[in-house]
Amino acid sequence: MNTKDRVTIYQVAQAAGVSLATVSRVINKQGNVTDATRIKVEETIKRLGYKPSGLAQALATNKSTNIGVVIPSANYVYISNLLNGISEVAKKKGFILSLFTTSHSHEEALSMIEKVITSHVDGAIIFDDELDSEDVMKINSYSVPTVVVNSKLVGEKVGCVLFNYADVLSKYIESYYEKGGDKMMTFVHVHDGGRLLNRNEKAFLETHERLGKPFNVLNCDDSYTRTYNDFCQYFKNHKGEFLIVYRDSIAAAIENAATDTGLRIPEDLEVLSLVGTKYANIVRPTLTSLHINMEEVGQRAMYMLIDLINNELVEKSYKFQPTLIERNSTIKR
Amino acid sequence: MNTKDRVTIYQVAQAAGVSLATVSRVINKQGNVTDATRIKVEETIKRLGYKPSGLAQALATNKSTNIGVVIPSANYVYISNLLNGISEVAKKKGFILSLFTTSHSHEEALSMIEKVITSHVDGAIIFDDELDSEDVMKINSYSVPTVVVNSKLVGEKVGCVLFNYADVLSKYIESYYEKGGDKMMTFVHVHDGGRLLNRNEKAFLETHERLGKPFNVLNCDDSYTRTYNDFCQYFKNHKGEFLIVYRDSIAAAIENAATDTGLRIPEDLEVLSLVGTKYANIVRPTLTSLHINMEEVGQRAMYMLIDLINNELVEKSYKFQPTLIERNSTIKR
DNA sequence: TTGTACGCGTTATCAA
DNA sequence: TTGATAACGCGTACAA
Repeated sequence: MNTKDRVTIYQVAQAAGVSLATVSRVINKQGNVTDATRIKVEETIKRLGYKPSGLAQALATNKSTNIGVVIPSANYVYISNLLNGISEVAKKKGFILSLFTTSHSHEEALSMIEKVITSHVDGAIIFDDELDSEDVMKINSYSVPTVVVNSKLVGEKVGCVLFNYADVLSKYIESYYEKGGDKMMTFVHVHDGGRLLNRNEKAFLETHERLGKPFNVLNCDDSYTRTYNDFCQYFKNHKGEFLIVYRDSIAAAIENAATDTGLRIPEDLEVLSLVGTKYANIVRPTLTSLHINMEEVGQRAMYMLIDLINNELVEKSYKFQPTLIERNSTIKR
Repeated sequence: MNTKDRVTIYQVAQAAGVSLATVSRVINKQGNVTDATRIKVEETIKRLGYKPSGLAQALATNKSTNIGVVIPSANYVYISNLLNGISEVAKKKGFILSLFTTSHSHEEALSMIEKVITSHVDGAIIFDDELDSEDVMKINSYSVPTVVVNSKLVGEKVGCVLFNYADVLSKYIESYYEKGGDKMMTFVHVHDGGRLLNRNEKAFLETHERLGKPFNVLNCDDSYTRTYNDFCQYFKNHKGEFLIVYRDSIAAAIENAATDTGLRIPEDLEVLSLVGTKYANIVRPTLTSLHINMEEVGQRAMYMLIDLINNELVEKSYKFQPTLIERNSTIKR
């Protein structure tokens, strides 16, 4: 329908009085072209406003310069940070990102995998808790190089970037008790929080069982307002706890609920946010949190993917270490 | 290099003992195929794990089912909200998003436009302050249907989504003085804040000049920490102002600086955030802000683009009205 | 209902 | 240094 306008390489060739092969050479700067004809061709390209079709190029070269990115659509800051990191080095290296967003549904995530395959991308970065190893290997069986974020998985064309939250959390808990921490630790569980949360919860449970310390687990909603309201009720008859919370905005909801109920932080209540972002520093009291620079993670994943595409990736697994940033929501011990 | 693995339509045809045209018909569910052969073909497709190449399909049909999205790479919440809105309806309607992120550079933005053109997308959504009408029309001269966000521009294949911040701000300022607001209003200017900020600033200035009221303009950095530090200094000898600030996190920096310097909000200082997000409700005191649901904006833009692609868009311009949400950073009058 | 043959816009391999 | 010409993987009139 709207093909009429597109200038093709053939039309350029005709207008310049050369063959399309020559035009192709000029476009790809392959040399083997007289300066005279090169200039002539370049001039007509500019005159006709010719732009090569990436589609046709991709089909002919079997390289699309496209990278598929599979991420949850949730509006979390750390996800858009990750995306920006990926995007930054993709741009620098001449790749374009194709976005495949998923919601909380295994089925949908699978259909996204299918789309990634048909999309003919040169590689893929996957960060989605709905997908397990088997699903990822499926995309890999179509020989599209893949880097998985937050899932231990390596293979011929697969690399992964991991987070070491669980270890860091365990050590933190140990040192908390060693240094005389006396509040009851409570893990705030978010429904459908994903693998990262689950691993943290597991570490929390195991550490406490190992140390023989009492603990508690609470459930909360993945919504600021509901969590705020729930905890306003909760704090009417709870005090002296140490809450471990998944994300900043949930931690902030809890902090606000506590403050508005008259609790003092950190004296009456301590809060630790597991996945800290810049908002940990903005909310009041500022949040003690574990922190990983997700932009860096994105960059690393993209660099690894490029290496994987070029068959140059040696370390197929990279582990990011969160740093504990102590702020005002916990007591310095 | 890695073409060896890809199963093509031809191999399916051969394995199923039919022509590739028949396979094509089955894929595209065009009918005109016996149930028997259809089943046979579908079975071999599954057996061989065949996935059609989107590239080849796009080239043959001149439809890529790809939408180019040009947005700044800045990690602002409202941008990722916009992207999610776009993504949501894109997914629903069977389009894939190609991401073209820009930084603060006209040159780079232009090169992204070029990439969008060569990318052979079916349409584009552009939200980037670096690009002016001329630049956008360039993409349009390649007959790529385009929806521009935050820039008044319509044409044969161009629609736009606009924000009415300036009007709402003017009215707010007027009513502020009418109702006896007596603090000096100060506009906090962010360097390189973009068109939306500039339009707000212009409205601020014009309204004050029209009303003959004194006012002030401050400059600040687009960084939480620096803004926080700067205003900690500033508040040592400034009091009783009404600050109008572009984004939540800058407003939060100012609020925190004020609070930490001993100012009371809203008694000693009032703050209005122009582009409010969910964080307006999380920071303390909660921020009075103008609010537009950017996810809705993204959805609308995408719907408009689809209509544009199908030559069915009647209203080529749509204006979003921000709502004023009064919270605790201003005095209710 | 099925198959043949051509076109989509490139790149790449040969000859010339 | 150039120019035919065959791929690339698929859709689609047209013919059978």
